[in-house]
Amino acid sequence: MTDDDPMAGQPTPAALRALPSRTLSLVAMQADRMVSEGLARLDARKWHYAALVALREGGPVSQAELSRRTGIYRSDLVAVINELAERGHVERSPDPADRRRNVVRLTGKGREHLARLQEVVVSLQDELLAPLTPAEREQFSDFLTRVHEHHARR
Amino acid sequence: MTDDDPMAGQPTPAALRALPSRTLSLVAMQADRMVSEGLARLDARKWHYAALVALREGGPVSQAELSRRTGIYRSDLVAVINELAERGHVERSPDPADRRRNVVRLTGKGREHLARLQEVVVSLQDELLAPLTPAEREQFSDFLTRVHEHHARR
DNA sequence: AACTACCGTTAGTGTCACAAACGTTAGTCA
DNA sequence: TGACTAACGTTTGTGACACTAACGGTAGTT
Repeated sequence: MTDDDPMAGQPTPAALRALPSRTLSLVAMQADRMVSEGLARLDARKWHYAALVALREGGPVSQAELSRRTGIYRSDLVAVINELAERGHVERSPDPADRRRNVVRLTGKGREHLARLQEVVVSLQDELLAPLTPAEREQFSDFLTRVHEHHARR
Repeated sequence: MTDDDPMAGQPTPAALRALPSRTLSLVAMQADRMVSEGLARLDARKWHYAALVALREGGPVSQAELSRRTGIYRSDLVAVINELAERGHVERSPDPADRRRNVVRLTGKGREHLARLQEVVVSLQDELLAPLTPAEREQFSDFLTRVHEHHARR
């Protein structure tokens, strides 16, 4: 074994003119990694969190509706719901009122689980934004939201 | 053909508490898509652009060095250089001074191509940050850079 | 001469956003 | 009633990406 180099050092030095789009995706990668690792420690993934939150805020819904609320494609949602159901965090049952639909609902266990996840995720936001002052964090979030909404047109 | 729904409408409604990490990755996705589409129109991909810029700023270098400067893994860089060489934007030749290395250099054609790419990419930055004032854009970039550098520790 | 370390390259991993199609079920309207 | 359209959950597949591991070759150091 001689070649081990895990690409040491930071992956992105000066060379490229720091385009916002580039820095942005770099930072997003860092954030994604932090969150994913944090959730993985609790045997969860990003989509689990997103789905659970959406269920808590919106009550029991069909999978299609859940898909719209979370932005998870309905094809991918299948696996997410499977995993959450396996762990007993969610229940999937046919909707008697519309037999095309499944109703997905949060279980008590799921609610507790979500509380733990949320704790982790929220504290990771702090870690992520550590170099910014509270006022700056607010501004930063505001910028992000405005940019996002601007391009989420239609 | 009856089921066609490309997930119409924006992918992310209110339901989830707008965590910065989430909005961030959403916006990064939008930005990535914009840039990728813009470059695709010129038969290029993100990595092509990154490599070309690094070559222009840093002169002819080995692939390993290019990998370090761009953050492209040296395993993936092989294909990028292949593609750029096919198109005549770059030349790859063995380094007589160190026979482990290849020297990669920008061609005249590559330089012209890069100029066109840059035009597109730069104007897309404007489009991306459209909802922000010039002062806000500066701040936004500053925030991103600070956060990025903070987590690119070591 | 032995050892370590770097080089370019190939191959493969897992994840992600996304598309396409299928069988099923509902709603609408002739 | 029957034909048509559309929404549902699901399966399967794709292309891009970040990343790992290992290879044979070469260089530098001891």
